[in-house]
Amino acid sequence: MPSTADPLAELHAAVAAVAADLRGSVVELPDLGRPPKPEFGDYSTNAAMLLAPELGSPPRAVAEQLGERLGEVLGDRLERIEIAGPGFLNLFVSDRWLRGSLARIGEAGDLFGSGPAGERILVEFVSANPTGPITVAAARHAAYGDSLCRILELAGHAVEREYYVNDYGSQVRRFGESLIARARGEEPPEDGYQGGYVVEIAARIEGAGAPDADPDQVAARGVGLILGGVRATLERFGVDYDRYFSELSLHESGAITAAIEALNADQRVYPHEDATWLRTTEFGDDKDRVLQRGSGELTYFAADIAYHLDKRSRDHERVINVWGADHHGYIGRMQAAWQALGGAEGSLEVIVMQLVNLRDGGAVVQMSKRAGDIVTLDDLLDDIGVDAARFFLVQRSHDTTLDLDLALAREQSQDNPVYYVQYAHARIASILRKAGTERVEQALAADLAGSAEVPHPSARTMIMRLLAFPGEIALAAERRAPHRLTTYALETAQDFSAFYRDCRVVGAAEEGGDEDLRIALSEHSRRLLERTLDLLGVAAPSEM
RNA sequence: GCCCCAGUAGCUCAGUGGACAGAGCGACCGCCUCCUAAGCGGUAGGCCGCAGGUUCGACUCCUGCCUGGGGCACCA
Repeated sequence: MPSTADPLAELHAAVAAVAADLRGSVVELPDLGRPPKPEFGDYSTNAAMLLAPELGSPPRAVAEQLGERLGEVLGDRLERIEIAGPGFLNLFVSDRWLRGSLARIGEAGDLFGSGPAGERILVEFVSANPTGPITVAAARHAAYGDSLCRILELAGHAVEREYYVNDYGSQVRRFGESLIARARGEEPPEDGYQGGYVVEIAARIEGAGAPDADPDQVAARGVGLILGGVRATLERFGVDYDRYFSELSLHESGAITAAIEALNADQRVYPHEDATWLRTTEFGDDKDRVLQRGSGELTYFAADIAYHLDKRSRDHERVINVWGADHHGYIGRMQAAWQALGGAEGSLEVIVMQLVNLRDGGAVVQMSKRAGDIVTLDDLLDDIGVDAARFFLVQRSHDTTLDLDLALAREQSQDNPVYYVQYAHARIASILRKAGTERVEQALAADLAGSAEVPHPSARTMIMRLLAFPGEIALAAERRAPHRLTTYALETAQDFSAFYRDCRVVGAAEEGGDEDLRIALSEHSRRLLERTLDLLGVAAPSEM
């Protein structure tokens, strides 16, 4: 149950209660949604069709009974109820209910859409290697992860954002060697880092080219410089972390060997051919995995286990890892390790992000690792700006490959969905400016439910769009699907455009309308659009 | 060979059991004495990859197949 005012949820609950009452027991929650056509009413429910098999009566007969009861329960909240098609109940809500609901959106303020107290959740995302700048692929993770966190917070969860820094291991060593080579004016090793940024970083490290340069020290300095850049870029992108967690620190503190010993004490570990193995097959993995190599070196997996043991120790009810598609093969062993560490099955969620293709007009921009071919997040932001980048990168479901058309994103005009939404916000702001602050305050305090306005169909649609906000937040949070909100923002902008076309706001009285109601509707539309955009990390300008 | 993701309008994609499948871009036609035309209205364009199955009802769930992408380390 929602903890704050949510008129639509109350309507939904009433339908569910009447259905359960008729059945005599709890039933599958019936749907209550917007029907495909206006003739089918404002809201429609499949409750009768769900109940029909249970009651052994034809759906339309059940609908008859349900409709009658619903009419009694909802009283003047409904204009009328119709039975249609295979047994849908189509609800036509009263204007009074709509106006009253609009007033309640105002009363709820920023609590409108917020959920009841939920879980304590740790979300780890991006965690790109600190051996190069943030790429466009990682930028998708950043946009997704950060929006997801914002949505989860609004939905009622307590969220912490974390970035795991892989500042240890062979890649860091190769990075150090590449830095030294560049500092000496040489080409990096065959398996080293070729990017031009390596030259710049090398130049900033004192003594990197000296004959006695220590690769580890140079690498550490390099990682530090890269990480500084990464943090600056993410900040520019609007993404803030609660914590950057160092892999190196796990090695230095002995946390990894401690984790292995703990697993060993639980009989999860065994030696084989000089190496130390974790029995991950016990928890559904395809094969057992190495923790410590024959050479004595600890594997990346071992460090990750220590990291997740640390996560477990921090009192979260749920841990979410956002990983790239190329790590999918790693999920089985991590889930197994999680359970070996005592984590409840299902309390670790791994979300796999698919890849990003860049396109410029028609051609796909190739992104190889060769120098200059990498498109960094900074390049992208220089090109299309933060708002377009965040909107486009989060617009598609995380499990589908994303094509980002730079030509479209760059277009600061009519064809660009980001600007379409921002324009709608600016337009509303302009109307409200025209009304004046005092007038807006007055309108917000007016008795909207008692207003005599018969809302235009466009205004009704707009109010119902706003009423859908809490449900959209709950769904986006539940399904870990921030992209749903880009659609919601577009629909809200579209609906407002229709209202704007059909109804004069300032000076509504001239056409027999209620200016208070229309100003209140405009302000609440603007506010929810602003809040939706904020969840996406996109600015809501007052003028364009 | 095995595992994951996808296949919906010319293009990019929404739509995780309900009514005649939607949006943006692209194409075509129209609309500024009026709170922002960065806007609005309309037209054209679909064997929802294929074949079975479950269901009162399937783009949606199940099975098989086809196509594209990603992955199957004592790398990280």
